[in-house]
Amino acid sequence: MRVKDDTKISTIFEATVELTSEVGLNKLTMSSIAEKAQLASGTLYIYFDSKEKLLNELYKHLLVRGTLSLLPSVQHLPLKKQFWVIWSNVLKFRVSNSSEVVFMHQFRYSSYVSEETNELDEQFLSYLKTMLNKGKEELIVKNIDNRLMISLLYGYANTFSRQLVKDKIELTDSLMEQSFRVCWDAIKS
Amino acid sequence: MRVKDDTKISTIFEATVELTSEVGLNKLTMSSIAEKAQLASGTLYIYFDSKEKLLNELYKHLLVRGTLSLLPSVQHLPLKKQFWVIWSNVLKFRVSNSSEVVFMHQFRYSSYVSEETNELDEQFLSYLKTMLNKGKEELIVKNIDNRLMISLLYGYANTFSRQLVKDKIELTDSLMEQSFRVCWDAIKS
Amino acid sequence: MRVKDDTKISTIFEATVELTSEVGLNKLTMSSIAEKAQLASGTLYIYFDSKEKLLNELYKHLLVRGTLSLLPSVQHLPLKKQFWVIWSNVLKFRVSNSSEVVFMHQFRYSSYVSEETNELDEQFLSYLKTMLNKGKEELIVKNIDNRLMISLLYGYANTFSRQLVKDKIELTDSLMEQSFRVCWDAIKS
Amino acid sequence: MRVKDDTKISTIFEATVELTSEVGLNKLTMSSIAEKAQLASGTLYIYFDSKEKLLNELYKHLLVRGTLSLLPSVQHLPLKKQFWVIWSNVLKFRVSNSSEVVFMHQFRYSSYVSEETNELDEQFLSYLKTMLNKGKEELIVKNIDNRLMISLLYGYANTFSRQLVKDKIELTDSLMEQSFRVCWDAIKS
DNA sequence: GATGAATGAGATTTCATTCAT
DNA sequence: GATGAATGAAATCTCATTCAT
Repeated sequence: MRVKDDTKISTIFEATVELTSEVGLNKLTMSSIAEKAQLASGTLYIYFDSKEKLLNELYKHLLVRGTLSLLPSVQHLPLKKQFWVIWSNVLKFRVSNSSEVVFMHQFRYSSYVSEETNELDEQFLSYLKTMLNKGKEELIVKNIDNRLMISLLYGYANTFSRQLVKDKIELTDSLMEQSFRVCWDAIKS
Repeated sequence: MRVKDDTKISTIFEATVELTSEVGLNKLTMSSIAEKAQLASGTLYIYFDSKEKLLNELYKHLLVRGTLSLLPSVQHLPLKKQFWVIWSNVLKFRVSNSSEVVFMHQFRYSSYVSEETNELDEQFLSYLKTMLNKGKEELIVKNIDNRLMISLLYGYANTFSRQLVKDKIELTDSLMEQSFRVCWDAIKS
Repeated sequence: MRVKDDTKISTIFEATVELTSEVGLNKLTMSSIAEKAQLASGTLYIYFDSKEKLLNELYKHLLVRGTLSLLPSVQHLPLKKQFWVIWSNVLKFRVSNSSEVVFMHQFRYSSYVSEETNELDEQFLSYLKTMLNKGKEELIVKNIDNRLMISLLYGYANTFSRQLVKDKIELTDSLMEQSFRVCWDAIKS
Repeated sequence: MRVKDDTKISTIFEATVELTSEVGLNKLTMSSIAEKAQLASGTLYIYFDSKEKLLNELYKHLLVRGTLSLLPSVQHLPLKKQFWVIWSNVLKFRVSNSSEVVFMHQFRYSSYVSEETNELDEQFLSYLKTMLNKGKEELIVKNIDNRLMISLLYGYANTFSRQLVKDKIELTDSLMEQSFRVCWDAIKS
């Protein structure tokens, strides 16, 4: 399995993402994915062992592309700057990849999620924790339970970007700054 | 004649909620609900026309019980106090009804949601908007786009309560206060 | 069973007949009959052992009322006159009881028909045969296989009356006479 | 790739026809059709969207095969000859395809019949009307309402062929001629 | 007798997966 | 590898019948 035709995998991923945002994760069938990707349904099984595998692979792919890939490039920056870069990039990614985000959200809370996927999810959180801890040391972040602040950042980004997409609001620089100020006010010391 | 039993609807609702938090909204079948509620599968259809109807009714029921029913009792309070009461109650409700919250979350982003249910959802948001506007007038709330602050409050409450449940953390008074301070800092002027 | 409340049986019969002509014999459910008759579904089972019994009883009832009850009163008449009286009465009955005829027709060729009902059906045919035989003796009826002529009379009456009802044509005296002439021409010697 | 097999539709049609004549249109289930046709039940839905579609397609198929396909070849013949050819062929078809006729009859008066099927049914009737009109012009057919004569021809053919099958009577040339004479006497001028 | 809620077998239909070509 | 017809388990839903009241 795999390394057969990377284009085909992309096609399948795109079809899955589009369909999910159109009809929802329930009602998403392998046949409909195949049809949208202009493939035979059997072909899906050449690239993925099962529906569950396909969805998990897709989720991981999106997670890496939209979030994890961001981290290496910001590690050298000062802390508040790091938050800002991550915040603005996550927001931008989410708004310009809204179908992907719909998929990720619906998938994240479905029972398709495998143990392995769950673990991957922790990586980003763990990075945030490290950042918050450093912030506490530098006395610029509130000295309170990390989980609390992470929930705020995570939930806010999620909900806000979803709303932008739902109401078709353009993500201006001003909106990005305003929204960042709000969450910085929340966690700053 | 056997009398149509009001507790039966509760039994069905409870079974549905429990099952969803156990196996997820996909994999939730009418037969499994019937079995868990110790009813014949046909009986479900006496009380609800279809699976979709059942789920929507349940969601509405939970929404009213967990959020909307709260609003009348706080309207006379000063604004920050209102926020506090709502915040603490929503958190308490969500933590002590974690299965219900799992259901609500999974249902909310499924394609089972009917138009009517969607509208009900707006009621709470609309109340929050009114509160924020009053806060702006009183100069105690930031004069920025409501949607931004609502996303923060909404997303935070969602994510934080989910995390508490997931990690089995007890919701102490101190945790409630800390979490409130964070979000108040975010929106206060 | 029975002799409990004859009004109730009539009500059930009427409801069944109306419903069948509205929605067809398939799609006819015991609950819908009960609803139309403004009874509880359980009540149907006080008067009839099963759906099959109900339908067979109704068919027999209609057969006697619409056809068999006619025969005694014509036996003394001359042959052609007998044919005419039967023809005109059958036609009149069928046109003014079109729902009943729809029921009879759909039921007749369904697999609900019991052995006993089948036998009752033969009674009318057997009377017709006797008439045709007498006609042959009197040399006014073609000397050919009875089954052939019976099919013609039977099928014609059936189809013609159905068409009158379907196209909402009034059954005038002239139409009755014309139609009789046609079938008399067919069988007359 | 397994190739979509044209004979499969025939197999399904045959199974449906046989089953209907065995157990009746009510009691006819998709599973039983599948079993008789030695297919998985899901396979039926590859060829037909629903039970209703299957039955309508089958009816149309039989109608064309048994009646409509006959018409082109007789158009050049003199009128009485046309009647004769149609009569004898319809009779022969119906007797040697008795199961098909049972299906057609039960289906025709069920509520499965779609609007489209209804229209197809009119084609044959409309051809008969044209023939009768020509017959009137040539002064060889009674100058009376067509519907009356059509009912006779149609109802007679139906009923007579059903009786032949039911009583297992062989359709001899003599029987065919006798039966034709009867109906010709009915409509001739 | 009358009611109608409850039952559960069974109907139609869907869909992840397999497999012959 | 690619195809899509075929599979059949399982889902949703229906309905004749029963039975507690």
